Amino acid sequence: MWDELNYRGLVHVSTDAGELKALLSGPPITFYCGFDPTAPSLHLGNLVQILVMRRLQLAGHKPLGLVGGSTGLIGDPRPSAERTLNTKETVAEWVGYLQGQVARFLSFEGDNAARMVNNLDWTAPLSAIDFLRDIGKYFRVGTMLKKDAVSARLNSDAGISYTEFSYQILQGMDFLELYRSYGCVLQTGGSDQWGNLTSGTDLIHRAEGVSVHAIGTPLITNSDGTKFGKSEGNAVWLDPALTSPYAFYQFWLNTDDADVIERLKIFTFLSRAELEVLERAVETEPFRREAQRTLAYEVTALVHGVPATDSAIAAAGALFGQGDLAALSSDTLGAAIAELPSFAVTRETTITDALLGTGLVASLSEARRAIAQGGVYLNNVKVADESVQVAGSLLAGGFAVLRRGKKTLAGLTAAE
RNA sequence: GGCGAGUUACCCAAGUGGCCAAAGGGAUCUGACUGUAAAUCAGACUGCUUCGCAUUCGGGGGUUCGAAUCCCUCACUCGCCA
Repeated sequence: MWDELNYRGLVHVSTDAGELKALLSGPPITFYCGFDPTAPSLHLGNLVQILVMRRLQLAGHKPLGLVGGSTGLIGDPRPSAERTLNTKETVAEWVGYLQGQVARFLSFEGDNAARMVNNLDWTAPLSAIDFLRDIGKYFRVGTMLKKDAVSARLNSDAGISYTEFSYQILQGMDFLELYRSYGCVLQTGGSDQWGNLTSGTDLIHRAEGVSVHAIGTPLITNSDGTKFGKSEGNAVWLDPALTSPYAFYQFWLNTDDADVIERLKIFTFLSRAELEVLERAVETEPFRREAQRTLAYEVTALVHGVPATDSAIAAAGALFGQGDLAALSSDTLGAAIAELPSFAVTRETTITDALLGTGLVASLSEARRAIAQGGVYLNNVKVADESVQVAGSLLAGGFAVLRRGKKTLAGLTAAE
């Protein structure tokens, strides 16, 4: 299992490699990974962690999925700036959403059934005095200041609040609590979390005199230097209400050749042999994008299920096909448009209104600019006049396809 | 608590009374080339009833014909001292 994680490039930093290798190939252990509710849904960065948990569970180990009801209230220090605190009600609501998302990837049956935990359960009852006496004594300020997350902020002109400075203690406490309650001996997380991971292993060492382990996965980056997990400048979410399965599939399909194999290793469960075949395909016939297609299919199916993935592919086929959109049946067209953001148009709706209504542009000015630049297409026909009404262009079933640029699509439907 | 420095568009960052809707870089968007790829080149990037008008340079108030630029005040951030 240890070798498998390394092959997939999932280990960036870790505690003693020899011990971890023995631990992971021995009898089942209990491990945990935490997710903080900073948004109503998890995103692709979190998916890496979820899949690591799934891999470890498939290898026989017992996962504890932690959603940070308390740490989410405090805020993990980001390198750039202080976080804005969310209300307790909001965080509590998000905890529920995240638990559901994490749970979908784990099995809650059998000998190594997963379990969901919330750190608010053991943090909330703790008084400030007990916290400072029982936990605070184990932490040295010098060590805490040296953590990357903290020192980066101290060196920036944003500074850091006492609240965020304390975050590492809370996360350390989680590991200790899970060690005591469930015998948890391994924590996984992003390598940017390394400081917080070791805060836990150090605490357990001091409090219990026991060595436990941590694995930090690499931060996923695009080879062209842009941020991974952003599409159209927006995050790619796991919640289908925030990122449709269609958009999700498209995101993966557009993966750079230089990144696709690495992505397959991290985000799919394909075997080594299958991966090698795809690697050759990228080299010899990249234009077929076989690796990208496989990646998009596998990940979308994993996250949204096979039926949703099939409709996303069918929709893409209909909308990107070279053929005439007018030749499609209203059923096919309607199903494809259902995957896109859409907008109901009336007789008076102009092309600029439609662009704004579908969210393809943020303002009327932007709509005009897009048209002037030749970047707007209605049913695959370039739009030149910003004042045309769109009702006349509706196809079978009262649908029309509005496109901005090469691949940003939206659907129009007839009102009433 | 005292003193000093700072707060400019998504991010970084110039600008210190009119030539500023505000240099430059990044990100983003569009076009060309392509494979719904990358790289490259070109254009765009506050809003609107778009040859013009309106609203921006932390908030509020003031000086001036005219302010991102000067003054007052409030908020926040950083640093030094206590």
